[in-house]
Amino acid sequence: MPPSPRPPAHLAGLNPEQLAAVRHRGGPLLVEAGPGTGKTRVLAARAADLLSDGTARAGGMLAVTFTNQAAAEIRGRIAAWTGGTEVRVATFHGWALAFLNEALGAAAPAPVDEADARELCAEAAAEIGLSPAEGRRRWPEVSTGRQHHPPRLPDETLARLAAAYEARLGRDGLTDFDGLILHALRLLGDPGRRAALRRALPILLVDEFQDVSPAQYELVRAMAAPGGEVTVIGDPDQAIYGFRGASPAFMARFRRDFPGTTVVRLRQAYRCPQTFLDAAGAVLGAEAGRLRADRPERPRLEVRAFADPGAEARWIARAVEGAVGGLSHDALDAGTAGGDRLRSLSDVAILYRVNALADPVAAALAASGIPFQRADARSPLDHPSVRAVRRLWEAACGRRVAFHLDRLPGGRAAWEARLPGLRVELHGRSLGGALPRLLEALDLDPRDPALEALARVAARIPPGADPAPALGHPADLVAPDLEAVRLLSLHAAKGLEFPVVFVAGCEAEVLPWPGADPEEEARLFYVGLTRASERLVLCHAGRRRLHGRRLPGRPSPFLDRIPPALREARGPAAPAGRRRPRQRTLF
DNA sequence: GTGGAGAAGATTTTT
DNA sequence: TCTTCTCCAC
Repeated sequence: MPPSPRPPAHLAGLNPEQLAAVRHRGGPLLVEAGPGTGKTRVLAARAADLLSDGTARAGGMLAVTFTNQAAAEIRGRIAAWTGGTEVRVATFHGWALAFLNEALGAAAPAPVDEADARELCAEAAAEIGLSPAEGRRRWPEVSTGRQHHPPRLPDETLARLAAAYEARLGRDGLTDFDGLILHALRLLGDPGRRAALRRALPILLVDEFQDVSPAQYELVRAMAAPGGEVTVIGDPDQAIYGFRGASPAFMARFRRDFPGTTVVRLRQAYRCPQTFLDAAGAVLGAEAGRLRADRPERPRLEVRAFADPGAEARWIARAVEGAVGGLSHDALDAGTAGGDRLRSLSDVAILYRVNALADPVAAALAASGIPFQRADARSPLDHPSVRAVRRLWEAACGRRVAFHLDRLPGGRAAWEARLPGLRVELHGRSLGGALPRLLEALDLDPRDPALEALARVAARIPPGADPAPALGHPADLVAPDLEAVRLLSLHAAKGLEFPVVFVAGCEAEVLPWPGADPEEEARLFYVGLTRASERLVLCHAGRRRLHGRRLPGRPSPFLDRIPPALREARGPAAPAGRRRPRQRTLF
């Protein structure tokens, strides 16, 4: 047999479905990619492939993701496959901001963060005779309305507030995150501009397409010609952001709006065992075997009942200890240590529907001396002292000067005279380099933990770079190699994968959440079940109280949808033994 | 600007 | 039930 030529690195190891998605040419492509089917791999490989045969120029292609982290990952993969080619990979918001800057230059609106946006909404409320408190309280509704294009503002007061808010932003040349998308759409309403953009960026790839908001969907439509080279990848079964306007229906609508769309479905799943896939599918009412597991093991899901949330939390803590090879008698009692291979703490995730459910779990982990990291921990970057430093820094860089001056401690009067001197002094410095001087000017104590966190983040930002994106990442505040169990909401777990997953609080009136769309709740549970690659434990407890209200304490109706053959119901866990608190502090 | 009393509001979240 | 916000007196 003649030696077959080795495939290029970006094609190596792809299955036929993945290969079809990567190699497709000519017209719109929709890739339906279930959990663990190699979605990110395919997106990056397709970008590399389009470059490798000259279909795309690096500058004529854009890949859009939802988070900066995902963008960085995809950028890195493409660069690795293409000998360092720099491809534009951006979030919708990041791209929109760059587009506005390019199109409007100095007239482009400057983005403010959520806290400032809320304050401006309070000011806008006051201008139309509402209380500032009402403006602040209703800002989330305004923001939700602005996920639509044109904004959808169901009541008259809200419409007035939104109009005043937009005017307030516009007066200072500002915009909020939602406004970035809306401004870009407004510009692209001009046919000449739209055509020019389509010429400049003939190739568009969109990740996590099931999560696009209505306005973002319109943006995709404006950016891509109907028969153009547009690729969207997503999983309608994992659409869990309905509360901000996303809907699995956009995947179906894409096929109508982009006639001639080729559809590729990735069915080979590399993360989960077949049992987990089938159980998760059953929750959605899908037939078994819809996704094919690559791995041979067929572990059953464990379903465990507890008397109360405290017992649930303590058992989880001991089970975690067991999974990572804790040798306490209690861990052995819980029947979790034997036979399991030892794992690292970061292989374990504990998931739940609402953050409040994490409290007993966090307490139990702390009592056992098990390090953990909570995704909902408040970012130190929201601290008033950090905000003041960032304001002064922005003003010293000449960004949004008037806006920040009014909001610095002491107000405009205290800073107007000092600012020119600071600007000269700090010119050309990075935030890290400028930090000591900023703290001095603001008379802040550098030993403040929030400011120490800022210093750590700032040290990683190169001079001249806009610090905003890096500062927005609470993940940056934690030591990256932190060896800790992850505590995550089901939403926050999307896109992640762990060998061992516990889902706490699988109970009625938690899952599904009352008043929420039950189908979306089922998809949320589906997301949770498909995070696990080796062991999956579903816990429920009686006597749960939430916001002082008693919940029924029954298991979630979703558990009934899982075929008994796939699950291993264990009654109340082994009697709680003596706990042995060890002193080992976390942060 | 601080602190205490009382009210309100308490899913999910990225940019 | 508990935390956070708001308002007003100091």
